Amino acid sequence: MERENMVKSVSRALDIIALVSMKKEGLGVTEIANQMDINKSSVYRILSTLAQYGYIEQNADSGRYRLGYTFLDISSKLLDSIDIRTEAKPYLQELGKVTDEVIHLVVYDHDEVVYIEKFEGTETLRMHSKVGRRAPMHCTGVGKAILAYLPSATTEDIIHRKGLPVHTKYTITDRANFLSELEAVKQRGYSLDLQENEVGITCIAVPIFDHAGNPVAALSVSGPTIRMTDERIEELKPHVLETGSNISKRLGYR
Amino acid sequence: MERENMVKSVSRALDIIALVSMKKEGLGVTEIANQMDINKSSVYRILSTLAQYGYIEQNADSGRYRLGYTFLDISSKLLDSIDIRTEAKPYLQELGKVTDEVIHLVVYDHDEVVYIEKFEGTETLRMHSKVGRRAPMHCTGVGKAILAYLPSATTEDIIHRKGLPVHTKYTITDRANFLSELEAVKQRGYSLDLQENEVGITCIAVPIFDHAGNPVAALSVSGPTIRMTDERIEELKPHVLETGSNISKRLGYR
DNA sequence: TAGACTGTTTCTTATTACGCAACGCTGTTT
DNA sequence: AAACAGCGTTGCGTAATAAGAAACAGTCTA
Repeated sequence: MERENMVKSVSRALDIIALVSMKKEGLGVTEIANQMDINKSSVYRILSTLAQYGYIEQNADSGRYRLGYTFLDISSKLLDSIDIRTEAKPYLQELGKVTDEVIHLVVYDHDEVVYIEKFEGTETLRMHSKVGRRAPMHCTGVGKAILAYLPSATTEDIIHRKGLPVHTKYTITDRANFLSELEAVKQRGYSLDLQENEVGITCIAVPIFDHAGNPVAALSVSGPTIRMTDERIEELKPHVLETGSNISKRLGYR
Repeated sequence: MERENMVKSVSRALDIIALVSMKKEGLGVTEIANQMDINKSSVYRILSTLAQYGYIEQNADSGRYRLGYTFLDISSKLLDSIDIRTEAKPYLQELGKVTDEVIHLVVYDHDEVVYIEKFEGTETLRMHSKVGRRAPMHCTGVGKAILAYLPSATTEDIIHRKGLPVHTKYTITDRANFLSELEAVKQRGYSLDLQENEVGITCIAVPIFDHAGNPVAALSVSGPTIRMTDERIEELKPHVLETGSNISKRLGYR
């Protein structure tokens, strides 16, 4: 642990929390003091402070200290405050730098995907015309990535409501084919858009899960089909998968 | 805060966390220092310490400080350690399947109820943002179920400390009425929340007793008032009562 | 370009949290 | 029954430590 700029007693308090969090049954003052190699009374006073705020609770019978419910209070506030866009931004920037391709972030809303962020290569664009646009789910990489992980009943509903309209000659329009495509996506963990939405554009996309495990968003790397060869896709794949997984973690998905 | 066994810097750190948790967008060092009426550098060092442990994160762009994800880590450990939760889980899942309504599990803590589990219909939700929320006891089904079985002196104390604040026009705010309501709950063995906490939501709830016979927790089935007719409640009642009784047995209550 | 903001760092002072030791208390051992 | 050993808790003097004032290094604004 870095020793710079730290407040010792706060640091100790956080170490105590970490220690207490590891023992379900709780720990005693002396036990903690021994393990941390500091004085009993110091531990006692820190525990008292934490207890006053509900971060730690003392069992009335055993006298042992365990985690308190204030952690749940704070966590629920934290979960409420998470904004996908701001959380994803740095990861997308990094992915844009590494791949030097166009990166999109979309959220799932009313049977469609909505573009909420775009990065191009190394530079962060201030205004992107595509942000805010809606696109169908069945013919986009991001849409398929989300559909593959939605409850199958929901997916069926969406297909029923929206159909599988043709966008290019590569669009999958057969229901059975489309469902098995989604199965394949789920197995691989990522989806491909092989000119299904726009001729000449190929994408690789992954879903993003929120704290409750719902596929609420997706991101994609897209480029001209000529450049997006099988080798190039194989090369991009791990970066895309990792970025998606990192963002999901930031959203509280465990 | 009253007791003087407290470590000042730890206390300050916890105050800062509380402050930060209230602003989704985060707060700056100076902002916090002004609100707490202490020096900037003190705030800065405490924030640095909290940040090293991941309890607070600094936004790279704005420099503002927000809650960090360590709270989620600790909370998930806390939830694992609550044995009522693990014991109750299968029963709640079953009840969710049978009723196809939202099931909540709460524990009694510091004059309030804390939500520690939520099931929706057939599917088990991961950590939902409602988990960790606190609610008053007097206007919730789960709260009334617990209050009805606490020693009357304790119940009186809680009413005295917390009062009977209005939440909706259906909230019981008269002390005498409320006490006779609790008597009725105890006679029936279950409580009802008839839009007393939130308009449009009706609940049926039962207490859960630990090995010593204390009402340490409660569970509820809740749904939209339109759907929760008298007949529906009569239909749900036996399932809810049985689930509560089964969980109490698992906790050693005889 | 000057100014008003940030967050960060430095340094000095006395505040403050630390460690020591003793206190009740409980349960066990002799 | 009595002595002991363990616990969490408390009081106290001292020295380490965290707090504060002020300067620093950035960024954005006008």
